[in-house]
Amino acid sequence: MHDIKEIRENLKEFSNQIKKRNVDVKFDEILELDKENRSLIQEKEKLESEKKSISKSKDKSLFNKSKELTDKISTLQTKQLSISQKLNELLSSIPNTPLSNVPEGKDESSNKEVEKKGSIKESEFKIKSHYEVGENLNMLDFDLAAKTSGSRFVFVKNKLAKLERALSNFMIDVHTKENGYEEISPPLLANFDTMFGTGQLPKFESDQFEIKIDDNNRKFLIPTAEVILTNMAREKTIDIKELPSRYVASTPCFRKEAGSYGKDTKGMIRQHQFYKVELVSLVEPQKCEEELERMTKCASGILDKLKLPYRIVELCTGDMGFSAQKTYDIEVWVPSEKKYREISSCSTCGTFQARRMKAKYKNSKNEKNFIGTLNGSGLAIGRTMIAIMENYQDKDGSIIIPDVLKPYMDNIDKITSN
RNA sequence: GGAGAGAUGGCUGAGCGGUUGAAAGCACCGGUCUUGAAAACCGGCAAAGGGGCAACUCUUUCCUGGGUUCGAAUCCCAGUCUCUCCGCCA
Repeated sequence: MHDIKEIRENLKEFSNQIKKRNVDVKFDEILELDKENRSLIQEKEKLESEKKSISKSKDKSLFNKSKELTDKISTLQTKQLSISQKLNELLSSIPNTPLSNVPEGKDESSNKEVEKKGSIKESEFKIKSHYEVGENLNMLDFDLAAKTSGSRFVFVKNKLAKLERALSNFMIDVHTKENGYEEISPPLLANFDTMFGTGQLPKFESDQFEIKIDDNNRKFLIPTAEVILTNMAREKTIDIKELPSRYVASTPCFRKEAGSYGKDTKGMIRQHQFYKVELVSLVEPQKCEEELERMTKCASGILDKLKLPYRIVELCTGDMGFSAQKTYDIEVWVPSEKKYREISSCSTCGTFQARRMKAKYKNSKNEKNFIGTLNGSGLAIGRTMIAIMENYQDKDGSIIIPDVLKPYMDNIDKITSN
């Protein structure tokens, strides 16, 4: 959420920044509504002030006048409210402005690779896709999931199910013990305000699964733990001593994936439900970029430990998510596709989400300011499984267990079909 | 599911129709004292929005939404959430 004052005062600069994001914003309409809104407020306040003084005077002869004022005020109020609502709708659909050092571009073709790590091994046999391997092992069952639930779901069975759990535990252990994150087991349903706070609503409602409790009680399945973890700070003033706050949670995530029909239909890449370990940091706003570097390291560190080849990509202005100011994607090597696929996305949102959530902190001078919020996957479990099933694939179709996971897998070396 | 109690500033907590934007305490900030710190003492300290170059000023806000009244934190109605007791239950 942006400050209307800033837009009003620095329109040119602001609209230039927004333009970089490849979106069209009706600034004329916004300014017009803002003007109208303010003039209605002035009119209303004048009458309110008059009414107040009558009531203070306790002069009975003026009481009738005061009644009339009440009516006039309520008419003005209704009008003003509807205008400010419209204004807010427009404002809340404007994405965050990119930081000045973010590469400009329309789409992913302008993203910038900033780091490449791990070696891609030439295999002496043909690497099978993760779903072939999984189905051959009888440990991934897409058909069964289609029957019980529909498309884009999967049954993970046996040792692969254990691997999924192992990954979750391994990642949480690293983030809590080595990276200073606090483990949280959060609710998986979020209300409207919470979804608004991180920017999923109102603009991206069609991506969300909604649980209808009754007509005025809407809940949503979280699309990522970012939503619920970041909102821990909602409508709060945090003591500066508590910053930075760093949280990690491993949760299922639910996404409709509307608009991605025909994309990644095969396998586990794009599911309606998947596990993800999520990192969230709450920091002083000026420390956002520093924290983003740190967070990206924490996330990519997992891939280092798993010895999986990856690269880090800095997203360009046109490819970033709605709330982000700057984003690094971490992409893991997927041998069967012979390309890198996103396994983590780390973003700083600056004060954009904090404004929507009214999340503040008090600095050492006793001034209240909006906090900075960051989120990143550390990592997506399903996609990490894919990476392991392919990069650690043996020629007989078994899967070698990465060393760091062995303690979490009863010290077995391999997942085989028997 | 049944019966009660409650929701007030960063926190605790008073107020229960008319300078109450709200006592008090804690926290926090500034100062005095001190070699430094602590303690003590003095002072400051809600938010959002509008107008003004500014000093400043106006409006709104005591969970949310309605209502009563010239006037509501205070009274009435509805809702949300929290707590206690009983029942049920993973």
